[in-house]
Amino acid sequence: MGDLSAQVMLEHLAESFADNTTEKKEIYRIGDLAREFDVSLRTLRFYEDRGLISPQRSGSTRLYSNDDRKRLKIIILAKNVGFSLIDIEALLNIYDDQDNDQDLSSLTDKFKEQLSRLESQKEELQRSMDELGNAINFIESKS
Amino acid sequence: MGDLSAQVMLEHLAESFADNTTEKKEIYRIGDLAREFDVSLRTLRFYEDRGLISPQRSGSTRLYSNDDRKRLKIIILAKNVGFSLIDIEALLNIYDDQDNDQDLSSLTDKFKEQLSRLESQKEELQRSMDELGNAINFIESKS
DNA sequence: TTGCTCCTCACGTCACGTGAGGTGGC
DNA sequence: TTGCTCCTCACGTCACGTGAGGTGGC
Repeated sequence: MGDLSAQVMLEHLAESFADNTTEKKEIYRIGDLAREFDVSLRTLRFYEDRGLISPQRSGSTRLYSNDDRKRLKIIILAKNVGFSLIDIEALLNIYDDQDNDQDLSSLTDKFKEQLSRLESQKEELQRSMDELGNAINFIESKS
Repeated sequence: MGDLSAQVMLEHLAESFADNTTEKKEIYRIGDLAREFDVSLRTLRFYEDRGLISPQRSGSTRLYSNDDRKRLKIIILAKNVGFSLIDIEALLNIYDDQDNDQDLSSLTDKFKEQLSRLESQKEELQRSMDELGNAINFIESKS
């Protein structure tokens, strides 16, 4: 029907992408999220360094809210389809931007661009595989 | 017919891989080879740092022989099918090892291992592409 | 003198990995 | 006291990119 916001859209995509086996809590520690999304503690700290996510602190210990977890889900989705952290920053800016009508189309654009990058990579990979296959066949024909 | 040595084999593969449009010389400078193989000067110097190739010097200027050029051809072939520099070092050890009967089979093994690595990468890539494709379709169905 | 090609440091990039050394609550 | 989980530096990795500053022969 009507248009959805980029925010709702990204959350939906991240939700249907990640398997939701983990119990819901109000507050997560870094180890909880690292386990759920199968990344290292270092990775989560690095994303914070890069300004992608900013959990609360209790003393020095990071405390992630449910919103932080949603945000991380989007980050992980984007990472898994090959976006760079710079790209992910841009996606999160769209996510955070509440009232820009252009958001949804710029979101589709970014996804399409990424898809075409992956297509190029796949062609490159295929060329390498063909080359290797030929080499293997040649060696085996001679031995 | 009879077995070929790993050395002859690698040279043949590198030869049929690279297009041989460049005129033959006795001695090449770094810029000649960089142009021929479409890599940067830095790349060739880096390969030397890593011990993959060791051209002569005239003063400080590098002078590559025809053997150096053959060697580089093998390096570039291996690089283009995705071997790491560590792997390439191992391939060059086989290339340099004159009289080991196991060479040819260990060569095939390395090629097959690399092919299976590329196959895994391709599956990963395909999963990412599917995910992106689904996302794009979903967004477009809602807008 | 001007261009061109070559040279050697040496820091930067990308997304983290990997210790070292230490803290806090059960 | 022992474990577990958390923390902050800070250097390492991979394959080079990118200047800075300088040399050598036409």
